[in-house]
Amino acid sequence: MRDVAVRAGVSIMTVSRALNEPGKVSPEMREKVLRVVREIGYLPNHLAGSLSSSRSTTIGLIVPSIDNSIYTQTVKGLSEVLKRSGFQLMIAESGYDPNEEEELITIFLSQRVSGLVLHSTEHTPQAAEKIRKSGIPVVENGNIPAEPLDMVVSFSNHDAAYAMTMHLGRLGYRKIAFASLYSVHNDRSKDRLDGYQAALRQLGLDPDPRIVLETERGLASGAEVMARVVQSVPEVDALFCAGDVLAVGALFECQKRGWQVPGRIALASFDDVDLLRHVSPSVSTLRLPRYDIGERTARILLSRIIDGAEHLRGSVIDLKFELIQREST
Amino acid sequence: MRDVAVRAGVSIMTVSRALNEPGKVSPEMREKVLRVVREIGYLPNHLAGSLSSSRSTTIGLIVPSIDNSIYTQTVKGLSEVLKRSGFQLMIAESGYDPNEEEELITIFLSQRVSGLVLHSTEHTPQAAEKIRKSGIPVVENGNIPAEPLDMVVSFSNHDAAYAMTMHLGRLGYRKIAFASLYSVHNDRSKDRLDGYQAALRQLGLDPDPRIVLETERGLASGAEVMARVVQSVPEVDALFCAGDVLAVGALFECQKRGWQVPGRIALASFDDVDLLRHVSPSVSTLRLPRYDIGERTARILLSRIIDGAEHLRGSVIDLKFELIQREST
DNA sequence: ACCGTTTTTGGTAGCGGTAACAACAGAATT
DNA sequence: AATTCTGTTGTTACCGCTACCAAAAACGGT
Repeated sequence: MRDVAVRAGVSIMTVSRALNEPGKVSPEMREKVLRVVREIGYLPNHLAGSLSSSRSTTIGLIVPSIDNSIYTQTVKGLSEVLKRSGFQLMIAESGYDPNEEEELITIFLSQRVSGLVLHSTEHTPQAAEKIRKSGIPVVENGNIPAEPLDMVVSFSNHDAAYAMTMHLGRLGYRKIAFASLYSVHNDRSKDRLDGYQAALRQLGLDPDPRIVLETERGLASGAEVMARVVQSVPEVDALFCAGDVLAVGALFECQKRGWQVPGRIALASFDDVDLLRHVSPSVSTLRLPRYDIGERTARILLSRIIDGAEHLRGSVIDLKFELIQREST
Repeated sequence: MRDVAVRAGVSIMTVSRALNEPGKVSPEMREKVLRVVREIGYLPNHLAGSLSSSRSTTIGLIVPSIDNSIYTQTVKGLSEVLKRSGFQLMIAESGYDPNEEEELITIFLSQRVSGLVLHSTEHTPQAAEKIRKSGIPVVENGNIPAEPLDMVVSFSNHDAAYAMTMHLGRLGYRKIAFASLYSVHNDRSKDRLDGYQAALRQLGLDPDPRIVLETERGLASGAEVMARVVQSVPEVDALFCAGDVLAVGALFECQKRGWQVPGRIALASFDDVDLLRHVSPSVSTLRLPRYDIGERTARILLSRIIDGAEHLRGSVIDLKFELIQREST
């Protein structure tokens, strides 16, 4: 930048202003500076700028696992909005481990991110304390927690699972099995289970621990769950797969075994993967606002950072989900 | 940091060293400093550190589109290796547009990333020039380009498409259709097409433009391509879907129409999505080393950055792919 | 005890920008 | 014509850390 200043015969401040506050510099000066900038291919050092102004244009995002299709839409929404305002996204994965998450938060704070997005809503007390102390805005967006750190943009896992279970109940299914991902350190799974159980109570159905299962992600798990539940508890008439691609695996298993869906057993899923619409029978599911969550998260974060909209502190935005009834139920 | 120094009764340099080069400080001093650090919850300012040392721990990654399942494995590989060395990942998407990519490169260089990973291998001349000038190591990893910018870690799209087409030919298929994603600004698609055509020549089969199609991503596109090609050119006996999830859509279409696979038409895919193994019939495909690409990319980048391994400049690492024969061919 | 060597600690000058204020025009006001 | 105002440019002091070199302390051998 000094080079530019010298070659343009102006002060360093004028260069800085020509680049960052063009309005505060006369058109001739601006032109002169910008010409030199292009000539020597000068690239501003954003690090120095951030240090000096104590403002950064980096947002930190922590997801449990990057290779999970459900996050990609959210990341896309985030990324697109942030890019428009010149913000960058730093992404890290916590592996569903709050201690790992805390460490990543520490690193991000060290990098002086100007905002933080956390998918998980389970944090160590130290993590919460560090964030509070740093004063930067945070959005949690995997669930709606009882005690948010700051802002929340999400749908309610509890309500969604409740809605789908009620739907199955109303359709006349009486022995509704439930499969989710492991709920250790995964409050989304916990809330889905709670929602399912609340709906059973509402429907006057007896809970049966034999048909409530936890498993890992993947098609194979879904297949395995379906086989297990039908064989161990033959009177089961519906399976609600509240987890990543489990439903597709479960459906394949039925096709393989020749179990009619929904004749022998109904099948419902949690996330609206494109696939569920195209398989046969098409699978009833919940359309969750994954992209919108990213978009709204970015917007509210930017309001706080750029406009200093302090009144948004603690906002909880509950985005709607949609129940999609298809052939499988 | 000054606060820490004062409260510990040592110089600022000692604090800096206790934190970053613990070996160069006596155990007592180190302990004293670290205690104060914990007491007041001091968080080093990584920005200032990077500026001062002109070393950063940030790697920039540019992918065409974040919401594409094929990248997630690569990102995971990258992320896991980088994390172990304390490096952060900044991710941005170019939307398959080289100009957009150039802009992102500029931003990343401004942020003083210490390395760059580009999925695309098509760049504007200005982008190439900026990268060259910056002197930072770069890895391209979506394809093996004729003229790499610097290092390459990838498989060869050409060779993979060639291998699969040859495989179909050897199995006796004679009218092999080919579907890929649009090849404008997508050299991966172009190379796949080239590989397909090279194989046809090798097999002594006549190319037929009516059965070479380009489409967009998605199940629906795959279904549409399958329907179109079978109806317009009934003598077609195989379809090679060299693009994201097209094959699954194509298979569903066959199931819906009652076309036997591979009886009526054989089906081959390009990427080993988990799904392809579980559908019926299971689909032949190419297993591409997506995760390994990320891992190797990170490793080679770190060698350059940390160890200054200049002899690696320009390395081209061609990772193997694997052809998986299943029921559909 | 002495001197050269090694280890540990401290002082200072940046890294490349921005904030805050000072200085100086020319325009507007009285 | 003197005064105030407004808009543009320049000066200086940091932002929080590390590199580099100097100083002090500890060590080892004679």
